Amino acid sequence: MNRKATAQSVVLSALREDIVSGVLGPGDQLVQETLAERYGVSRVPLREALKMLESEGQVINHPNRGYFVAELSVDDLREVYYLRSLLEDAALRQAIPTLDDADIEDIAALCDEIDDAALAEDVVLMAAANRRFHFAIYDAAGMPRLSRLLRQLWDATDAFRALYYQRSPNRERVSAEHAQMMVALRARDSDAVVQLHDDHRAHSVAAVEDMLMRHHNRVTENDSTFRTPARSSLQENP
Amino acid sequence: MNRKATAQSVVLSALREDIVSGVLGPGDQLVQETLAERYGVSRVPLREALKMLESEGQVINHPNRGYFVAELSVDDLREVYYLRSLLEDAALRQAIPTLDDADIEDIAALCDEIDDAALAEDVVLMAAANRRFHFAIYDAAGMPRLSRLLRQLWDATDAFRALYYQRSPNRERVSAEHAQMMVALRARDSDAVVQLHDDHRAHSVAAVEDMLMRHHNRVTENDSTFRTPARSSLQENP
DNA sequence: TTCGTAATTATTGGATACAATCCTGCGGTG
DNA sequence: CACCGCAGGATTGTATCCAATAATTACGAA
Repeated sequence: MNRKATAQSVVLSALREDIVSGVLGPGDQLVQETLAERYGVSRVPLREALKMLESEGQVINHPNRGYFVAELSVDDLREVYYLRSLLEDAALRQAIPTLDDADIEDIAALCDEIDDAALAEDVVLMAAANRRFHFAIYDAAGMPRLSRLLRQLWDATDAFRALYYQRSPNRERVSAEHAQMMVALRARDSDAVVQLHDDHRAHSVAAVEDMLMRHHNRVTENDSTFRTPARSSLQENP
Repeated sequence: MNRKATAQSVVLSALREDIVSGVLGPGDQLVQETLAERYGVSRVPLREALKMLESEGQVINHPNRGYFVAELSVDDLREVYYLRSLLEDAALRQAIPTLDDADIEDIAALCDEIDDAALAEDVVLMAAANRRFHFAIYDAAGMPRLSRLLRQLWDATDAFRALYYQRSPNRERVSAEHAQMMVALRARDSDAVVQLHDDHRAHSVAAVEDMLMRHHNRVTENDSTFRTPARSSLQENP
């Protein structure tokens, strides 16, 4: 008997879902009344969910003006991937020696799930499976805070990952690279896994960067009417 | 003319302050009504501030039971410092080559502030100055997300840093180590700075670990009456 | 027109009121 | 005496209402 989840957490999941799936695109304003109605709750739990997304950097709040889905600059993107490389390498090297055969097979199963989703061309499912696959390895490092930081970094680019998976060449490359990683993983060859993983990430960042450009062009060409007031006042301390 | 800050942000700062200064100790329950009254606001903005602290890991929420100041296990502590070592080394190596003479003198000034606070035996001020000093360097790396992650990691142990500075030998060692770092920094010797910084951190983790033990003893000896319900049900997914 | 300025409206921020949940302690029962 | 079950009170979660702020429009003078 599952005890009832709070509205905040339901809304939080829903918001995350809508951001990764692109329903809420980067730069969009999040009007509280509208969203509250859509999710069938009042504004209070919605705002609490937004606060969590804000402190994760998924969403930006301009006091008295509202919440906006965070935009990613190219610099931001590169920074995120750089930080990921630092932390993911550490996670892999910590995790791999601890994996037993059963663990590896579990991971392999997750890998298959990705391929299935890729074949079915279900982008959202593929993104989710991909995440489970990678985090199954990271989490095995047994460092919960590390996992948490990595989740934040992944979240930051989720909005674009959905677009990324929409192109079939990307999907195919991802599957191939995962297969290679599984080979190295079965051999417990940490160096090889880290190397492949770095390459995998490098391909990813290149593709997402491309997506980012397209997005920026899109928003500046079409509706130049009304946009998020450029990320300027990030700090304002005494 | 500063435009009026929102209640949430005021409360957020106040909560942070009360956590670092030890007014709210690890494991304490945060009763909403009580805190709201103390800060002179209603529960709504208070809860929003708590949500932010929650997603930073400063505070833990048990649905329908309340918010508690996060406890740190020794494993947590070690993990935090390990992650700091990864990220801070990267920040330093990125930052140091970019610093010009004026930057260095600014940092030196911050270093002096710490010493002043140490002499005055003002623990809270010292902790604050120490933070400014270190983050002046990290921030110079020009990677806002990196700075943000580091802030989170520092926050996680803030509750104990206050205790740490209360012992005068700790204060003196900190000052001495900072002086050494400044010498290496003036010489633009990145390797030396990183090395000294690592040592500095190692001393700190040892001392904070000691504080942590004392804290755990204190809470288990004295009031074993009513404590945070041991971090157990962290996940409970369908 | 164009600029500045005042009313209007939409949206957010905060406070209060109500509902749901959980802890506590009491009394009954085996 | 241990063990349930069940009020009663305390605390959290949510909805509704009101106040404050900012965007927008309308208007008038240079």
